[in-house]
Amino acid sequence: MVHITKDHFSIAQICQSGQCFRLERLEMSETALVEGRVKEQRTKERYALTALGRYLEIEQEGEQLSFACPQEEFDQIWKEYFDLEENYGAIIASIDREDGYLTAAAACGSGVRILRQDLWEIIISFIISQQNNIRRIRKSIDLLCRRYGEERQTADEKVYFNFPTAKALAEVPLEKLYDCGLGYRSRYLHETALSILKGEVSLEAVKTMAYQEAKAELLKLKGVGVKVAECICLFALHKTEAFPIDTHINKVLAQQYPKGFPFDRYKGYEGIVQQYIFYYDLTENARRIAQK
DNA sequence: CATCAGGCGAGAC
DNA sequence: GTCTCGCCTGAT
Repeated sequence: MVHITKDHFSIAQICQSGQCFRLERLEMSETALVEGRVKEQRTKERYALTALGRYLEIEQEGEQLSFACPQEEFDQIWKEYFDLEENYGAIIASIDREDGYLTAAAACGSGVRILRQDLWEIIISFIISQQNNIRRIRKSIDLLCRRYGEERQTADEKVYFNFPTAKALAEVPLEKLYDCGLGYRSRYLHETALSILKGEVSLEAVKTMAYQEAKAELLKLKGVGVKVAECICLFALHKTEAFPIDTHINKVLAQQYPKGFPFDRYKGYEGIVQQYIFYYDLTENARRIAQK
C-alpha cells in the first residue's frame, strides 16, 4: 500500500471525465458530519482500475490517496499513468481570469488529470465512443474484456480481465461483436484489429511520432476520424496540444466563444483545457437533469 | 414515436 | 475540398 498527498487530483472526477472506461467506483461515498455548527462534508471513496495488465484499487479522502500496490509498482507504473509529475495547479493558475466560463470550468474540474493510457486500448475504446453514451461504452468494453480478454487474478484472488489483444479481437466473428452491443462500430473494430495485426499501422512507430504525424497515421484506421484520432493522441500519446471537438465542445465554443476560442493563450496544453470544458459541461448537464 | 449519445465513411458535387 | 446521409442500439 502506497500513501501520498496530492492536490489537483480527484479520482472521482477522473472517473467521471470519461477518458478511462475501466475505472469504476467500488462503493458509495460515505458522508460524515464534523462536530460544530459548520456542516462539513467528508468523503472517502474507493475505486478500482484495470489497466496495463494489472488491477489496482485506489482510495481517496481529500488530498490523501492510497494505492493498493507495492512502492516499486507505484513508482514505475502508476506515477506516470496518473500524470502525477505534472503541475496542474500552474495550469489552472494560467487561465485568463477575465474568462469567467473557463475559470469556472477549471475550478469545477480541478481534480481532472490527463492519464497516460495504453495506445491499443484507447484506439478501440474511442472507436466505440463515437455516437454513443458513456454507459453503453462501458458496457461494451466490459463485455469485450470478459469474453476476449485474458482472465487474471490478483495476489488476494480477485478475478479481472485484461483488455483483449489485437490478435484476439481480429479473430472474433463480426456477429459476436454485434452481440457486445457495438452496433455498426463492430465492422470498424474488426478492420482496425486486422490492420494492426497485419502491420499496416505500427503502434510502436506511432508512439515515437510527433502530434500531427501520429494523428495522420491513426486516421488510416477504419472508424478513426479526426475527433477520435485527437482523443487517442491526448489520452494515450499524451499529446496535450490535441483539442478534440465533439458535440459538447462544439456547443460550448458556439455559445461561450462566438468570437473564437483563445487557443494561442493555452498553446501546448489545449487538451487539458478541453478536459476542463468537457467535464464542466457534463456535470452541468447532469445537475440540470438531477434538478428536474 | 422521435431524438439523441463525446462521429465516421462513402458518395455526390 | 465541403456537404449530406445512413448507420446499431438503448434510454428518455
